[in-house]
Amino acid sequence: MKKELPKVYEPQEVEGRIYEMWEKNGCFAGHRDPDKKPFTIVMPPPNVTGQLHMGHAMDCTLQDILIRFKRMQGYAALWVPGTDHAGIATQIKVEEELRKKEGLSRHDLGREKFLERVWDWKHQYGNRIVAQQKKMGASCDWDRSRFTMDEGLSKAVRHVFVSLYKKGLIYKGSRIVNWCPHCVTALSDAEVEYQDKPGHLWHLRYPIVGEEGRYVIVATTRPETMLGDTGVAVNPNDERYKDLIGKKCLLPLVNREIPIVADEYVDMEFGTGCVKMTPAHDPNDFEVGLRCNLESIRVLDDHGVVNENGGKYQGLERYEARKAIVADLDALGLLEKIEDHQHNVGTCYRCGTDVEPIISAQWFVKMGPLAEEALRVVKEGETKFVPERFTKTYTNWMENVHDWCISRQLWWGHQIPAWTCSECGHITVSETAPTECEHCHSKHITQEEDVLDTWFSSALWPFSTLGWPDENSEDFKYFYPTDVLVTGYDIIFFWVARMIFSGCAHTGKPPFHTVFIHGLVRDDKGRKMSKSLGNGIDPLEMAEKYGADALRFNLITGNSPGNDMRFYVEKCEAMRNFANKIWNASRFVMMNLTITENKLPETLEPEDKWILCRLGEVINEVTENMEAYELGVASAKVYDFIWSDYCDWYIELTKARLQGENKAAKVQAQQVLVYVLTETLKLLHPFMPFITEEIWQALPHEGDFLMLQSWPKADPAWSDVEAKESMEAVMDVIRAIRARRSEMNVPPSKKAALTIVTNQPGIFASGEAHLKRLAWCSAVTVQQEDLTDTAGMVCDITHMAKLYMPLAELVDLAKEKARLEKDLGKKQGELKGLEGKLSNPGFLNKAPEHVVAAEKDRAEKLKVLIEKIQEQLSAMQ
RNA sequence: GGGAGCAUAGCUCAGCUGGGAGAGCACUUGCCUUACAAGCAAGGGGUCACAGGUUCGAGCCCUGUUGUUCCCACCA
Repeated sequence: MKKELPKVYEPQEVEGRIYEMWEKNGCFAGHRDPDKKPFTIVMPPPNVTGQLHMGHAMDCTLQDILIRFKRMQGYAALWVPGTDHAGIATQIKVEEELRKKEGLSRHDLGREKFLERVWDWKHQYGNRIVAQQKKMGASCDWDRSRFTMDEGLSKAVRHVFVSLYKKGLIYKGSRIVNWCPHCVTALSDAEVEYQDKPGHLWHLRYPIVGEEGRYVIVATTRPETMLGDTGVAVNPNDERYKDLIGKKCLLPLVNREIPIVADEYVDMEFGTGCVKMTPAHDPNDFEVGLRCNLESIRVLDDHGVVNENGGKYQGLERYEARKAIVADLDALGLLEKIEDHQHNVGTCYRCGTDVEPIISAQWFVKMGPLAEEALRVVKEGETKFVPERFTKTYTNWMENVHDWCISRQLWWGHQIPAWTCSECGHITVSETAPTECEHCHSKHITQEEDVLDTWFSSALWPFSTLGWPDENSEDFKYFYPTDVLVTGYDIIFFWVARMIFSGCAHTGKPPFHTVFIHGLVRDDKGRKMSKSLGNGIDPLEMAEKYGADALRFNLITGNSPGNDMRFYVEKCEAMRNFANKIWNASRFVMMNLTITENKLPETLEPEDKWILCRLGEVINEVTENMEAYELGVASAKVYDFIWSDYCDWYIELTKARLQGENKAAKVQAQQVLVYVLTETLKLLHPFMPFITEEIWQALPHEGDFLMLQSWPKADPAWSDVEAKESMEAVMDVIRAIRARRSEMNVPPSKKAALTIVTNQPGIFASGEAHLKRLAWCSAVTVQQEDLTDTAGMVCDITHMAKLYMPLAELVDLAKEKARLEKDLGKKQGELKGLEGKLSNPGFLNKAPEHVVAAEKDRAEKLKVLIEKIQEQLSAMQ
């Protein structure tokens, strides 16, 4: 295959084949190995309804990088994939399809038949996203893939429900809940999205009973709820209304007499200081109602339509009712005024419908005791957030958390394992279906119709996927607690927080030690990618066009944890170019490959020492960055090393040997080339798994797969700072000559003899071949300090040497002189600043020694340089 | 009302524990130098939002200001 490698890298041809090879050979499997430490990641389960979007692609890539890195580091790495049944989202989708295709509602089918349809749907489309994750290169253990409604996971759900119920941490109660009239179900607080919307504040007059012509004026943003008013509240300290407390007013349109009560809740400053109380449709009013013994009258049904308590308005949709009521009040002269009012409207996170607070009997998780431990583990650092600032987001939420409404009026999900006795009313809660009421032993028991919040089962994901609640599950014992959880900041409340308290409560341990938070992928204008905007970019399309490696690299490089990023197609192109660069570098290495063993030679040339020194540095830095979750920095460093150090310099520096006559030197160069390339491929592998594996397979190697190789370690012997610096001096000379020639437009065909005058001739002794090749020198002479005949010879200066080349006939001397003068001025200014610093006793006394030494060294070099430039200038006179 | 992030080259963004301002794209110039024109070489371009402070030294730490984005919160 060596010589037939195409000039351009074709990811389309490579990626599928490589993935198949890994999968067939069981490379992804997480094995329990008593000799290894486990490293576990559970994947945030995407919705079964889902298609892979850019956010998933990034999430998936981050996890894959971590797991591949840890696998190479020798951990027993396990990445558990799976999907979430996504209660509301999936049910809505299937219902829509049913309506479109067959004109039926779920009620037409009935619960059982409908659920069959959802399962059909799941079987048909549920694995779509898995194929897409594979395309991205995800190295999950697919055999352990789980679904939140698998039997094992459902068992965990029932187990947890029963356990919490028995501890008194789950209860059923009539509370104000967030109700979505479109989805026709209760929602948890987290499932409500607040939007600032322009609205109105309607000021209504409620006549006082028995005091002709006297009114209280109440202000409301939702006038239709007045049908359910059962009181008016004022602040007990409000002098304006003290005399009204205890009196009654007449609720207009309904003609109900309602009490005027006092409650601290009322803000005297806002509106009129009188608040209408609708305990059945407002959480605050509900609380006041409890304190002041107000009746609750529900006036809206589950669909947001006025019910039988709404008198003549019955049957009107809530916003139609609002119009009618305002019009009628106006006609009665009871509408004081209408003000414009910006307010925060809760909307359903799934369908966007305005949420209606409604009193309803629902199941709740009592959060207080659970939150306590969940706060402790984070405060004491047992679980850490990366970046750290999300700790605050988490603790703020957890400290103020309300009880969690977990019942949903849906069919798709885990049906609540509670049975109500129709004879004694007792509720029997059980993991397995009971045959009788545990209280009165009646057989007339019926199971709750409602299902549990989707997030109730996701909360158990880190352990339910590992065999829990079977405490003896080998996987659970070995892999739990997991290590890192990777997810976006948008689901910290939905999911992360709930996993933490669930893990603590049920397994006694926090489910992971690190939460690695990433941002959102936005479009090139910084907007969220969304279907409605039509600005989404399909990751699969990008992967197909530029390669999954390029897409992955794009999503990681130059991004920092927790921050959003904008997606640029151009950047994909750049990363594709990088892949191609590696491809071609490898092609070069393989072109004339005569060695079959991958090991370093006994002796090394200066450029070999230099590249190995750099390799060691890069290995150490990249490893550190990876361990600190600075993946974007790590990948950028690998990129730079490959492109700048390895390709632009090292490969070019080896050409002198490779194209020369000395066979031993040829082999020596090949050995270092192959060795450094191999180690670099390992560093790059977590980021670009496909291309690195493909190249590695073609290089001399031991072992079967790059992805199962050990992570590189820097050999301390490589750290040869002296060798590195002298090589860099040669490189400086090359750069300097190139710059002069380029500025003067000297074509490469015009070669010139170079004379280097230096006090360290040893450094340049070995540079001859490189200078000839890379700086177009016809001959190189190295001389000790004193050179006399320099007139008319111009080139450049580095701190270690003066360079002389007879470019006079090609170079505009006046221009060169001007350039040198400008340069001199710049360097003199720099030196002046530096000398000021070095004569500052504060700096000398307080700065660390190595810093002072470095600055002194810099000043010395500058001085030499300036001196040489001055000499140069005088030689030009 | 509370909390957080961001402000660095024309654009998009890196910059780890304070010590010589970086990358990609774009731009200018010259090169088809036998791995790569998806390339090579050279180059232009920044008062690191503003004002103070700490420090021998601040893009980085502290305070404040401005602009901007986001999250949370039961003011009808």
